[in-house]
Amino acid sequence: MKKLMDCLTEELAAAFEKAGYDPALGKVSVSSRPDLCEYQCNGAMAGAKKYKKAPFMIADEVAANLAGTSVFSGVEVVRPGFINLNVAPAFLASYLGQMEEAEKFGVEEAPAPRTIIIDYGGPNVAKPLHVGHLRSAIIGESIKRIGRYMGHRVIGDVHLGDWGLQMGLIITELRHRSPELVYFDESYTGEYPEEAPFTIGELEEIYPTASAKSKEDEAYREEALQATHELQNGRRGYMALWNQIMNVSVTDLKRNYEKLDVSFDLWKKESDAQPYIPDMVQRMRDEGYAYEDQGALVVDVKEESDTKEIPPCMLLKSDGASLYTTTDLATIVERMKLYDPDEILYVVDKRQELHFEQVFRCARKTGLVKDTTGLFFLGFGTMNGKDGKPFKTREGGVMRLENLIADINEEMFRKIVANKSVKDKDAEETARIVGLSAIKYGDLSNQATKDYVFDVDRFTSFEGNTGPYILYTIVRIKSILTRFCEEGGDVTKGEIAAPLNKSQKELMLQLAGFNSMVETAFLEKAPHKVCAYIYDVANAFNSFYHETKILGQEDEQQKQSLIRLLVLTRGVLESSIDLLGFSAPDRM
RNA sequence: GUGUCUGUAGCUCAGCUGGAUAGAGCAACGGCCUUCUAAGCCGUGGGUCGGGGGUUCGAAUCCCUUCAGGCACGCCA
Repeated sequence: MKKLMDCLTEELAAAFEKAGYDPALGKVSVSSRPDLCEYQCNGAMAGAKKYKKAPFMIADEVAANLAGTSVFSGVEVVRPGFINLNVAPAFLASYLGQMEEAEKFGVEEAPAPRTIIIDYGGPNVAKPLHVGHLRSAIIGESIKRIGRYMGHRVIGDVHLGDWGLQMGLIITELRHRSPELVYFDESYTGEYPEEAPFTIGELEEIYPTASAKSKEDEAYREEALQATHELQNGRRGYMALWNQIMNVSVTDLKRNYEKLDVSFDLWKKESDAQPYIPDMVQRMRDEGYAYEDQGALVVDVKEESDTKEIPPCMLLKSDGASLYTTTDLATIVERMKLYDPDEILYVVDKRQELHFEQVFRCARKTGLVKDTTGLFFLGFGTMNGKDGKPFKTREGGVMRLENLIADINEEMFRKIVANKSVKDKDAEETARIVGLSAIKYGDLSNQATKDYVFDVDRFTSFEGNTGPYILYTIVRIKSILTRFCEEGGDVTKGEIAAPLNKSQKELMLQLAGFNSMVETAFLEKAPHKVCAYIYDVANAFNSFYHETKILGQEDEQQKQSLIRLLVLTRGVLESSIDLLGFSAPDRM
């Protein structure tokens, strides 16, 4: 369905052309002066130089050509050469009517759907999810949903970190603790036990301990490196142990992502890419891309346009072991082979930008991807505490994601119970839903690339630009519709009529912008634009709600029209929050 | 050091493909509930858009410069 803005622009473009000017000047935008008009066109000023004519003269001619239009109810030329526009109420009503009929409220699916792999999550096995994993999960999930809404084939991959030194560290620490385990007996040829020799809790303690030791004890670190190498070479006992670590860890990770309503299509991991490494490296050698430098095998990725020195991409360390760059490249090989994506998008901490720049260049240079394959990096900023420094627990430790969620839910529960509008048995579930909206909306309403302050009090507040406020608005709408139905009303009857008042028109204009917003949010990979839109719609609705009697409306046809408008508003809002990855309760 | 990002109201943030008087929320202050959820609505006060140049009819937005802060810069991931 054509975007409202495009409908308006077409009118203006035709008017410019009819007056003998470039139709491209007819671009319409939302008014920067809502007190004066709803939309504006600045084309007359832009064209003044080209046509050597005063802007207001051009504007006058254009305005004259719009005299008979049914699209606008007001066209006014102001001072330097602004063309101020108001949309005709009847036109707006019919536009919303089409929106109701259309699939996805008028969002047009991509004519040529693309296969897009989104790499988000990136947790390491054996390590609990902490606040650092929150952004990737939330942002990636949202972009996945927006992409799908646009009709693309989006594949979410968690891309577990299961293959680096961390595994060697865990194995080493386990060996120190329980050297008698069969996993460490190289002469053992039998089956390994089914049950893991540790719990998730123990695993989570083992890794940090080992990591700390390796930083102080050189011999310990050597041992871990050796274990990593042996694991990578397929030592039986280590492989078995690795399998155990994976099972225990993945079960726990899935449970935690579920709490966030974040789901992945693929639970691929770094180790899956390992089989692709030897051939890939060999080919890079054979084709002359890779060469030895200071004992390591590297590929140059410098480009002439660089403003700084880009270090070469390292494939193999001087000891012959692969490293994360190698794995990321091999993962690209694997993805191309298995899924042949048109795009791969990495939603990763922005501090890794240089690394991915190197990987992308190397992949392109050595032909791992097609010329047309898009490789994109969406780097997100750090989640800080109120003090502006990286978010920590009160004690100064790393905040586990699980605890953060629990804290928020508890706070939400307290507020909901205090408000007493929900029966106690529902309060817990409602707290969970509202709490999730607080976390996700709080995060997503900021630009992804920037650092932001995670303020529990602010995010869980029901006032202002917060998730709970949005949900409250939706709940209000639902509540009216429920009552309407209880009174025997039929929400499918009637049609949206021209607005009764200004606040209703404002709401209608906001709703009409849905398709345009989704398109922009996808194009710019910008969930915060969805948030801004939702907030505008919610505000518009609340103003409208305040001054318009709905159920008390005497004119039956008008009442039915308002009900239709509410249904549409609810639909648009619920679709929008779904794009962000959360939902609304029925009551709160 | 090099590169890169950021700097907008007391606080947290939008706006950045140049347009009219720079917007929200929180905090402060003042109104509005016998009426569809007041977790709401309406209003008031609060800004040399870090500083300085430049381009332009017009700059928070583009260019240069400068200050302050974050981050990254080959054998960890």
